[in-house]
Amino acid sequence: MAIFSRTCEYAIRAVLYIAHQSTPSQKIGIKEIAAGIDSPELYLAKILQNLSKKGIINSTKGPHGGFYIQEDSLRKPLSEIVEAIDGEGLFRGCALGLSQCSELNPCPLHDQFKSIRTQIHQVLSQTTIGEFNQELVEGILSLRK
Amino acid sequence: MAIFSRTCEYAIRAVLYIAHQSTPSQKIGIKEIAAGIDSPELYLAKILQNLSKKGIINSTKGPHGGFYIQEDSLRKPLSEIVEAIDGEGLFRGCALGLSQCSELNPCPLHDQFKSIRTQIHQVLSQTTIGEFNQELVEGILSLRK
DNA sequence: TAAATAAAAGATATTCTTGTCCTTTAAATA
DNA sequence: TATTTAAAGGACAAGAATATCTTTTATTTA
Ligand code: FES
Ligand code: FES
Repeated sequence: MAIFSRTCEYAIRAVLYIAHQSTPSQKIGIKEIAAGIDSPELYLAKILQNLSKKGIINSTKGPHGGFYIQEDSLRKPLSEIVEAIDGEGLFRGCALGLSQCSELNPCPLHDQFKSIRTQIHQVLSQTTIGEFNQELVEGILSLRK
Repeated sequence: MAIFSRTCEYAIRAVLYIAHQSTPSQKIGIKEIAAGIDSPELYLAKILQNLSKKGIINSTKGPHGGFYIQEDSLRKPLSEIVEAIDGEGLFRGCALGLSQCSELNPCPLHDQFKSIRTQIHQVLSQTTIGEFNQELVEGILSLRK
């Protein structure tokens, strides 16, 4: 088990890739994105469709069409992507799968995981989609396997 | 997505239940465990078989048989259960699914997730199977949905 | 030793996730 | 306006996780 579902991993990598590789006037096609992040092209297409419907990224059809991301979306937190795909289980669910995580009926791991989940949520909600562009350009960070 | 797989959630709950409900001389049957933690009986049987093979819990067949846990296993950390079922992905894998998490080829989330994973690992390796027995007896903590 | 009990083991079923294929729709351009 | 391009949409396929069913093995007890 990883932290995120595979789908969510692809989604985050793709969104970061789009953020640093394209602009509204220089869109990027699914083929190039899939190659750029090492993911199955047709599956990624479905994922981006979903993110596009939810307004996290944008797309246009036809020649010179493709995916891009609006200026102001660059300031959105990564938590939006995670919630769109994996839901809020990582932030709010009980670590041991009890139907609800609460102080009234806490599981044995409640206290310690409360702080872990808070930390995960903080990291993801404080980290924006656009903030890695420079490091990605410089090759300090990677999105490829 | 939750932190652990569903299988792993059942496993942890079951092991904690066995730890506080049985002794080597007072074993507990699969039916009672499954009822005690709200899990599908026959699926849980498979999971406990697996944990039994790996020495985390013990079992005996026949009348008055069932599952139990050795005195010294109570001091084992929960991380053993998690590693037995979900593997070490939660502790060592890359948050974005890159084939290896490393300082040489870090993904954008590397630094922040390194510390999150360390914290998860610490919690699970410092928390022992037996340490909740008293609170479970007193009903302060719960293993049921 | 035979019968009863309870877990182990193996086979099968169901559901969810991941991945692919094929057709349709929207946009650009010739 | 016809053609080309690229994403959207719907259907399907493969694989993995979860769940159930049946038979076998080990242990106890009558
Ligand atoms: S009740 Fe399990 S983490 Fe809160
Ligand atoms: S490389 Fe992704 S978490 Fe380390």
